[in-house]
Amino acid sequence: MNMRSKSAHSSDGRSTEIRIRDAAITLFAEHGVAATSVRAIAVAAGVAPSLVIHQYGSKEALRTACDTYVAEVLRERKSEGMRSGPDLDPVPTPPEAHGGPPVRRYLARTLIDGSPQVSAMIDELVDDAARYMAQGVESGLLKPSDHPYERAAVLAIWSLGALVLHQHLERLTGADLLADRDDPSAIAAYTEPATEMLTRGIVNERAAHQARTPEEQKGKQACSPQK
Amino acid sequence: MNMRSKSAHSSDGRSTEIRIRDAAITLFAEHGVAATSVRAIAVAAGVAPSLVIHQYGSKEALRTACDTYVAEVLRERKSEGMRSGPDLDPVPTPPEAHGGPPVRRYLARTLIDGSPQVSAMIDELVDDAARYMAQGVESGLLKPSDHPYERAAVLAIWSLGALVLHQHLERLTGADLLADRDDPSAIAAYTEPATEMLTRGIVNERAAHQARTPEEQKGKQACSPQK
DNA sequence: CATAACGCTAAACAGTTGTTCAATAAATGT
DNA sequence: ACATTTATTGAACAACTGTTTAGCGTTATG
Repeated sequence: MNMRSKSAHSSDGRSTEIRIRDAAITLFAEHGVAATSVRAIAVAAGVAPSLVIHQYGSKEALRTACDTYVAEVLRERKSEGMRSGPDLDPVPTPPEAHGGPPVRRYLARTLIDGSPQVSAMIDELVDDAARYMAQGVESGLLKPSDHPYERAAVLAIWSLGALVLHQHLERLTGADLLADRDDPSAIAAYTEPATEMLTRGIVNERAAHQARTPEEQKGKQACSPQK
Repeated sequence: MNMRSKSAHSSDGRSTEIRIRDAAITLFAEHGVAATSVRAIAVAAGVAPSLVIHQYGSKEALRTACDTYVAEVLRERKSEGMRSGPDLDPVPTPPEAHGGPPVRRYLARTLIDGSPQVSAMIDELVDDAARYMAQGVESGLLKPSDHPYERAAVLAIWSLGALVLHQHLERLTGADLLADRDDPSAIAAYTEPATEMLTRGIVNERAAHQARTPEEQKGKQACSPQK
């Protein structure tokens, strides 16, 4: 009669179907999709293995449901954060602090498996970033670029890549991008050199003409500094 | 009697043991470690599944051997490339062009699984990069940093992250970092905005004080532009 | 030539995988 | 109250997993 006429609920408020999906996201995020068995998901959700398949059709379908949900959550967070002005970091603010499944960790794990849902979400992320950066250029905050879209794409890839390699970044610098970010100084070891490079740059312009920039060493044609 | 008294060889010059390892690297790189079965490796190497285990002890040991080999190859390429002067790109030049197994692709796949061998290699990569960048600062080519080591680490993570996310980068920009790089213009869509950002920066210094930089929006304390 | 060692395989092992099926328990609609 | 769907389970399936064991054929050595 009410909105949740179907779906049994245990002591937890979430329905069984959602509990299974959240358990799957958690395990997929931790060990990867291939290394996670349906049975392990069932145990984590407190449910029979057969129910996992019965609810979602197959393990692959469950994975797709996880992808769709994660993309959806991050989209929401993104549009929430947009009110407080444009943000150069394309990955939305920490979601799991609110009690939900580890969405960021899931993204970090499954970015290389390349699902259509996650890929589409990344495309949107980059489009948004490109739009905001165009605004920034117009308002004089950002410098113009010879390749505005590609610049936004590379910047987004760098941010996402740092998220994917969070384990190495933490070992190297101590900054854990997947930690609950109530304390911003916890990732200062990442953000400080990052902002430093993106504002001041790393190459001295004056000396840039006598020595080639990194990738150009490998034989690229000249790259004019300004259009 | 001669150096290779043991080890049978097929029409291919490589010994069976090496053929197995190369097949494993190729399949691990393509589908990931967990999703690759010992039998699939055996078929690819033209060998019985039992031999794969017999030679390496276990699948995990084989994986370790792959990690060790890949780290070794990349170390060699790195020291080769060092003769032509320091390079800001920490990932050594294309190896599989020489006919060997897809080392770069393997690295891109297994960077998130975190083996001790690969992690150690990354640490060395960053140490090298930090050293070279310190040289660059001394020679006036590079700007000094408030956090020289962290800057090298973040730069390396960005490069490696772009490699890991090569599939998305290619979809977004058309630049395929895993393609055989005989033609440098194939990755120009990545290198051009990248060098642009790292030389000119993206934020206008003049306006940088009235509006916060990306990560600082989330509540970090002030970050002095120069020490 | 006999004997040992080696590279390699076929067959089988026990365990796990995703999935199916029939049956039970619970909730819903009438 | 009954009938009907729905939620959930336990057991079983066939296929696949990494690994083991015994033995083959070849090669080298005594």
